[in-house]
Amino acid sequence: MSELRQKILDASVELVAEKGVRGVSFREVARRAGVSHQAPYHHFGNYQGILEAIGREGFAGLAAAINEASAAAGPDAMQALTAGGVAYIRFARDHIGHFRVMFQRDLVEIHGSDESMPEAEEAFGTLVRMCGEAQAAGYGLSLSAEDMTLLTWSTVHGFANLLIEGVLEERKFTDAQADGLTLRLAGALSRVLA
Amino acid sequence: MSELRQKILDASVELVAEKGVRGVSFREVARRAGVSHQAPYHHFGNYQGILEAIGREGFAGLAAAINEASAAAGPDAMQALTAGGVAYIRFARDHIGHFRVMFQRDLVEIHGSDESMPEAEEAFGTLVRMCGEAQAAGYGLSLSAEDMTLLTWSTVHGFANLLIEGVLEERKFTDAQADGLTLRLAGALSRVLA
DNA sequence: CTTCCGAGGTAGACACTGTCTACTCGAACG
DNA sequence: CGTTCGAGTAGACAGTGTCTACCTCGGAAG
Repeated sequence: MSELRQKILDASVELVAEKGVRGVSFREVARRAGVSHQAPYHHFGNYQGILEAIGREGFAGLAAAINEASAAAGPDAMQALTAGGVAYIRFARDHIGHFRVMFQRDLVEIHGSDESMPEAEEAFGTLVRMCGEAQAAGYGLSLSAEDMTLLTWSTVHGFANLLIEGVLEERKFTDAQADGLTLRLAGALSRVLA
Repeated sequence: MSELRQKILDASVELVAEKGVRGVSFREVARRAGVSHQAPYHHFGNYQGILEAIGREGFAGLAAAINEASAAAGPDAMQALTAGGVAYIRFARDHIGHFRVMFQRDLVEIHGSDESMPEAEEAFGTLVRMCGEAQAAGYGLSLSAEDMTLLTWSTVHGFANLLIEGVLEERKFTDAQADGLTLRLAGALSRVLA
């Protein structure tokens, strides 16, 4: 992994977080990395290549964050699921640049016609597994396994979106406020599934 | 409301749905509408203006769809809420072009520093009201009113996002399959809140 | 009737973008 | 030594958003 490649990637993610996807310019990225306007092209092929690389890096990070959080939560399946959900939302908040790119099919093809993205599959697989284990522990028994997964995933993903796009409130959240909201939501979901 | 203005708006929405936000070009829109490359500029001021107009139109349509569906659902508050949620998701699926633009803060400012967008406030307000009424009817009593709203909104919004961005499945959904999933999700949520 | 003006439209020019092609340079390797 | 190849540079091209300047025409003002 070339050093310049990572530098370009970092600059791109930073730009997405700052100005949104539209604000990312191949040449601006090159300028920030202090190279010619063709250097990024050499590493990523084209614009789409940069976005895809951001997507891969993002999904790998998301999978790691979920796994780590749920592992640290201890043996209780519902606590592990909650921790995973909180990690999902926190990842979105801490990596807006990645998150914005990851879930837009016109930017990144998760289930591409040629081949799917394994980083994404891993993140999603972990989520499915955690839901299954929570259900084996007696939660959400009124639902089918698939519906339980769909319900929790949608909730977590939707909240992450509403949060980072600033839909929920006029004023911006401080990190502490967002954490509070996240925990309240996780609490609500787990209470409702109990 | 000029006729050309609406024509330009329609062409833009169509382009977003086809190629994503990145695929929309001021000049391509003008070409599709059969006018000079400066005609759209005259109506919308700048690129941002078109996106904002799409956002307004979208939120107005969303509010109308939710209201209509919940009104048609009859007196039961939970059925009304379910109908509203289904309408939310169906709107996203039927108006991908609008929906993609509406919830990206770098494209449309819902809570702008100058003034907020009343169409969005109306849609959100309806959602909040429906949740309140469902709770008054005895659903989700283990939650605070705000948490109940947050939970259902996040779920519906997240599912809509996952659905239209094609995250959920390798194969694309037919409309009938998507409807089935939507109803299953609504059922799961209402069962879990009962 | 003339004059003015503003809404709605046009064309041209500018800097900027993504991408194509062609070039350089140094290291690896036979 | 010659060759190849990865990594980088520079120049050119069409396409983009936007600025400025023009045209046109229906009314209102005088």
